[in-house]
Amino acid sequence: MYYFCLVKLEEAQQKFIQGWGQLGASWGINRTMAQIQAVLLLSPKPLCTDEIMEKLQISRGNANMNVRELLSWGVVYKSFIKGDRKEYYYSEKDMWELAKKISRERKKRELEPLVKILGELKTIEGNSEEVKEMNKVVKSADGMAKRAESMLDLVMKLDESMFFKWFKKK
Amino acid sequence: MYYFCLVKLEEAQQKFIQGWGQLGASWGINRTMAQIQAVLLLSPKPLCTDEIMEKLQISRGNANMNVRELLSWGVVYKSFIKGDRKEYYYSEKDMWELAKKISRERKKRELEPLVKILGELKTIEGNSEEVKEMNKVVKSADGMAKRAESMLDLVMKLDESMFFKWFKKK
DNA sequence: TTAAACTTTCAGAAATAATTGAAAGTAAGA
DNA sequence: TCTTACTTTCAATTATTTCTGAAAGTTTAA
Repeated sequence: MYYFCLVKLEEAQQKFIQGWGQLGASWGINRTMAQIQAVLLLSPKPLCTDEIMEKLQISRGNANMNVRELLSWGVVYKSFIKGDRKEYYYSEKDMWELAKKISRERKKRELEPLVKILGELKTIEGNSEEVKEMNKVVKSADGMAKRAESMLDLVMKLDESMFFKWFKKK
Repeated sequence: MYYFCLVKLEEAQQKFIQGWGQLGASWGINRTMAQIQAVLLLSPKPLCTDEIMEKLQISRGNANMNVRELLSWGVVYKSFIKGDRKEYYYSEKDMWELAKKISRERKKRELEPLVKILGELKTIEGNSEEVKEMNKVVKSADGMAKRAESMLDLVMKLDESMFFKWFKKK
């Protein structure tokens, strides 16, 4: 019976890790990076590089690179254990916090560059249909992007509980 | 002077197409697909496959495949011109409509599979730390995903004007 | 029918992204 | 200082995704 439960857990963990990785991959996040995050989410205690390598069967370089990326996104933290020189890593476990951090990071890395370009494009001179269309599209894309940005900013400022309250009313 | 404006337009279009393609690429959408969408957004009239191939310097197969994908996302439409056998394509130009359609499609394609997995994982039996952690994570991920889904549903049901109204107040 | 005009498919080629692993870098403690 | 235990880097390799173009498929009209 004990053995049975162990197998079940392993299986479930594996499913979760794969699913999370797949989600990441289809959103343009390195699959391994998402999988490491999943492994850390599932671990009750911080893990070191070797444990991550072992869990996911990946190389040291790969593990290191992706852990570093997760740290830079602010969704994984370092932890030290007394009398041990290794670095241990653990994940942000609050899903709301996680969602906020990921949104913030992606906005910064991907939305802002487009807004910058749109800003540079401002208004082209001319009377052709194409110029008119260009100006129209740039203007409305810019509006949309800015709106999306502001919405993100706003939602991120809301506390989870506030969000709940607002949301329940609807 | 006329020439100068033409150059400016070409340049601006190119910048927009590249930026839009980049945004798509970093969000896990085929870069060419996003670029075709950009070309159609900028065009005051529907374009045929050959015109798209020409604009982006891509092969027929590539153009066809990606136009098809855009059609399946519902963000590009077909158009026919009398006395012409070619199919012409034009983009949804309402950015709000575009955002809604893309969100809906992505939700269906990527968020739902994870929710399905999370549902299957429901509650694992056992008392170890790992089992507890697993159950906690699955539960909160499921809650988050469902909340994101509902939020999307809600926002999509709101009319743009309503959204504006709500948003201005904040 | 047949032919011309156009669209779709798909195996192989090309481009891009991710991964490895060994060597170089760093820092703590003896 | 030197050694050891660990982390980081990066050129080369491998895997994945995207693209091409020619052939096959489809539709229209004479």
